[in-house]
Order: sequence, then structure tokens, then C-alpha cells
Amino acid sequence: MTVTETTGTGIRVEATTEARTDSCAGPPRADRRPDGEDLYTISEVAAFTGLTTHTLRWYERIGLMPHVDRSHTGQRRYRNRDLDWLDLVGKLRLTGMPVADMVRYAELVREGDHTYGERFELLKATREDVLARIAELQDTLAVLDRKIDFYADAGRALAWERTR
Amino acid sequence: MTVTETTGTGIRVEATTEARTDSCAGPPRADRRPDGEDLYTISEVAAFTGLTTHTLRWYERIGLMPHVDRSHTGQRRYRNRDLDWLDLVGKLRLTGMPVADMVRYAELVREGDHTYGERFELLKATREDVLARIAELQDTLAVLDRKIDFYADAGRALAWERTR
DNA sequence: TAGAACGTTGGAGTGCACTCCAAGCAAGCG
DNA sequence: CGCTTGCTTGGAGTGCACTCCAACGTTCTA
Repeated sequence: MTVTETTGTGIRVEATTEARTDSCAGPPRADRRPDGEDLYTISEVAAFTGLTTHTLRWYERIGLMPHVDRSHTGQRRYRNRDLDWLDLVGKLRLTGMPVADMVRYAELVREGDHTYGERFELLKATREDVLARIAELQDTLAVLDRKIDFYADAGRALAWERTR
Repeated sequence: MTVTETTGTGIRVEATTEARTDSCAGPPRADRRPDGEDLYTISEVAAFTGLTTHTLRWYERIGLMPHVDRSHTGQRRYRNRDLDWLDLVGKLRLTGMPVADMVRYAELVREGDHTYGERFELLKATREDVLARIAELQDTLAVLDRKIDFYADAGRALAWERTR
């Protein structure tokens, strides 16, 4: 069985062999076409995601993209679920997660439902990393603010100096 | 003139040609010796900062360290102000600031008081970057939490399934 | 005073995440 | 049809931030 989330409305249980989806997307994005007529060329996807076509092909080569459909002539035709996946990858990339770890997650998704536990653990560990990063950045922000205040004061002192 | 901050007590204006300090440190750290007897070997500094000795020498080569004192035989002898600087560099590194930009900041510090304005602007821009990074991470955290909730629910659904 | 541990240098090497290239096939348009 | 633009591939190249090396000098401990 596959458990599939339907956006914001809880979960739905259905019988299918489709183990490819990550089963959990966000709200639909504005620039997309509705499911069913969602076939995007690689350059469209590049425009949506901000990645280059090079990077999109590279992601596929290293196993970070879960097999993209092809046209009858072999060109890539991305679908909405691929954009969802790339959104997630983009988010994870922002956390500083190494590509190898994202590939690991992609493998777990490909392997099917029995990896739910491992995915769960991986996400929880990532969550902790993100919290730690945020804390670090807030620490840095405090240092920065202290220095900024200092230079603002110094600027005023120098301006005062010039009036003498 | 040089404006020097004395920790937490506002600013002090003094006549000196010393333009080397960044003029703005935080509270003293625990593992340090008091000023005056603050001479650390490169490996001590490596232990304090978590950087390798390789990296410390490399920072110096590329102009990211503002000239470290040497013993009579030419070995590096770091001082508290160097540790302060490395603390700041460590913080800026966490923000994802490229080393080249940090070198630029180091150059401004070396160039003296007339770069205060530019330093101020650089720090403010960095501050904005950090705020943006924090916002991104909080966004990512929301996505992560949504997925974690999903997998937690899915785990419960599968457990329920197994009881049938 | 021996030996281990630590320090010095310039230059070369590493790992990551892209980024580009060449040569060729595919698609849309006047 | 010809032209331009876009897509395909494997493999090579790039930029960043270290990371290591060899060959040697210094400092510390027994």
C-alpha cells in the first residue's frame, strides 16, 4: 500500500504500486499547469526552479531526480510531481544538506513504503540541524548588530569630531 | 584618530596609529589567558577555534588574518585580538559569506579609520543576508515539519494496518 | 643530549557542487 | 527547405575552501 497526502486535508490510503512519489507536497505553485496537462521541458523547469539545465541533468545522473518521463524522441518531460520534488530539494539544499544525503533520501523514496521509518528519522535529524543553524545565525546576528551599533556610534563620533 | 570599543562600556576615543584592531570584540572567552600574557601557538589556536593549522596558515596567506606576531625564531604567536578576529570570521563563515568578502572586510580594517563607512555598509548588508537566510530556514522548517507530521501519521496508519 | 612532538614554507592535491563542451538530433517558423 | 533555437550525451573543466606534502627547523621532556 501507499499512503498519499492530499494537500492540507490529512491522509488518504489507497492501493497502488506507485512508490515514486514522496507523498507530501505543499500547495500548488502559480506557474504550473494543472495535473494531467503538466508536461514541462527542461528549460521551463530551469526557469521555475532557478537551476540550470546542466544542473537538472546532473541531478538525474547522480540519482537525485526520481526518473523523469521522456517524449517519444527522448526529450525530458517534467511533471508537477517533479517540480514538487525539486522544491523539496531546493529547501534541503538551503539547509546545507550535502547532495549525497539528498540522494540517500531519494533512494529511500524509490525503495518504497518500508523506508518510511528511515525517512522519518532522516527528516527529524535534518530538522534538528536546521534549528541549530537558525540558532547559530541568530547568534551571528547579535554579533553583527553589536558591531553595527559600534560603527554607527563611531560614525557619529567622527562627525562630531569634524565640527570642531 | 582611532575609535576603540571597550567591551560593553561604550566607546573610547584615543590618539594612536594602531589601525589593526577591528575595534569591536565580544565578552572574553573562558579558555583564554589575560591580555599581556596572551601568546598562543598555532595548534592552541586550532584547538580553540576548531580550524586546522593548515587553515590558519592559509587564512594568513590569503590576507584574511591581519598579520600574526612571530617568536624570535619565526613561529607564529597568536594573541587575544587574533582569537577575537577568528571568532568573527567564524561567525561570518556561518552566514555563508564567501572568503573573498571576508578578505575585503579585513582589508578595510587594515586600511584604517577612513573605511568605517564602508565597513558599516558591509555589515548592514551582511545583516540583511543573515535575516534572509533565517527566513529561508524557517520556511524550510515549516516544510520539514509538514513532512514529519505526514510520516508520523503514515507510521500510525501502517501500525494500524498491521493490527488487522 | 636524544628523541618526540611541534613548527615552517611553497606548491600541489582533494572534494564538492556544479558548469561547460562538442557533436549531433529535434522542433517550430516563414 | 533552411534557419534558429532547443535538447541529447559522456566527459572534461571550474571555483571554492580547504587539505596535504616534503623537507626541514624548533621546542619540550626524560
